Amino acid sequence: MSPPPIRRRVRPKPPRKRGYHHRDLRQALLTAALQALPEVGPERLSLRDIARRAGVSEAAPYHHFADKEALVAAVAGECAQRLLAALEDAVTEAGDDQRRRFQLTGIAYIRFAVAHPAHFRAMELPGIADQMPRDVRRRFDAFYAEEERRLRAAQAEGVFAPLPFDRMILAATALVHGLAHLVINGATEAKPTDVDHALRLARDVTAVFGAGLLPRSRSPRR
Amino acid sequence: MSPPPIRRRVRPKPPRKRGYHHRDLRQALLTAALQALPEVGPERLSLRDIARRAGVSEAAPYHHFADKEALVAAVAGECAQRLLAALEDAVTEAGDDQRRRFQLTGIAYIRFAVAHPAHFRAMELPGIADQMPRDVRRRFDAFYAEEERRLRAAQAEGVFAPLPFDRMILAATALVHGLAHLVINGATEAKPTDVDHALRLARDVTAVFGAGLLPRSRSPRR
DNA sequence: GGACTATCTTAACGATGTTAAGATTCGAGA
DNA sequence: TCTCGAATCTTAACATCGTTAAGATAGTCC
Repeated sequence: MSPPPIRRRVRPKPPRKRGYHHRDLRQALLTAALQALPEVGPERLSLRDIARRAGVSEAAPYHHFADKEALVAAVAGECAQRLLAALEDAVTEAGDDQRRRFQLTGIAYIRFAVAHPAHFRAMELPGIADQMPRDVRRRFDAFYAEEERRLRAAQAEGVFAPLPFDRMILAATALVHGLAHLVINGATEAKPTDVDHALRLARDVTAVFGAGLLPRSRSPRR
Repeated sequence: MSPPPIRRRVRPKPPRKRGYHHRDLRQALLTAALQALPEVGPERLSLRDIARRAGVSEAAPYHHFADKEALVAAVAGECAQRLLAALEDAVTEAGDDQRRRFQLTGIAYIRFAVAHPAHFRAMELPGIADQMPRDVRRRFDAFYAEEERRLRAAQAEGVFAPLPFDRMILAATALVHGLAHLVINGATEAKPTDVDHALRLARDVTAVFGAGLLPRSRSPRR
């Protein structure tokens, strides 16, 4: 695949800084990994490379993480926190118009994926989602629970059509998740890095979907 | 990650069959890879393992593929052909009711992903989509072109609401692609391997979406 | 200050992708 | 049919990776 590109017989071996003890290697490894993540991509993350970036020997990480997967899971946890923060920003900015709030959440999800594709895909590495930190999972669940509560109430008030709730949510989640993937993988007309174009697509697509959620007895818009 | 699980100092080294020349190693490697694919997962595919399965030395594949990525791309091409065949079966079975045809295509996509998750994910390996065989791409494009033609015609006849066509297609693609991912990754209530449950979800979700595509002036169903 | 323990390094193992060099076989031209 | 170049395959090696064992270093607690 890529291990020996061209260069051979080279050993940079950067000099060890700071004394024998690092005092906070765990955090240093995480930040090094988060720095490496967008450079090499989530599937090409290397334990040894991360250790080198942190200026430490290749076996040092094992005193802070059980194995590479545990480190990557911690990285993915940080990514999830950032995604969650983006979603929380979106809903607070959106306010109480539940239709607008619903759409802006989806757009924020797509925006995060396009702006930080490596961080986004890191959360989907095989066998990683289950190992994410508990508190991140809890905060995520709490966020979803709150939004779900608001959506149910809005539907009860006639803001959304009386479709089966779970299916509606699943459809919206799938729509947004799928568009994020399509854009990132270059399967759309938009360049994978063109955030503005991606946001335009996100707005249009969520609008198409949202139109189907309007109650039948009302006018199509507003 | 996983390279040295427990077993150490073992070298099975299965005996070489057939003479020095294999006469059709390229195909043998492809079938070996396609057999290994569901067993180990697309990201854990190993060139050496594939060579071993084909009963050949570890360097032999390089006489038929430029590198591992080229082999994997060929495998992904075969996966794409199978997916295309599933979609073609779906549309021929669906007949000319364009609404039904549209939904059944999406369901077939999800069914393929859930029934063959490894094959499905193989097509999304980083940097693989661009290297797929030309003829597979052409056949895929032809399929999409034909379906798009029919959909446009149906929309002109009032079968679908007068939404912006490209956005509607993109939304549908994203919806189906996203649901496939959610189910495969275990992000839904369904077990990732429960094909029947997944199909139920697919039917419901595409129905929710399809309801939004109905023209406003008609009755909600039919 | 001395022992204990956490932390870090060095060195090694097996695995992987890849390449160079040599062995074997095929096939076309004499 | 013989021969010889090219295609095909093997062996051996290299660099890199994840991981572990054993030893060095440095904080901490009595």
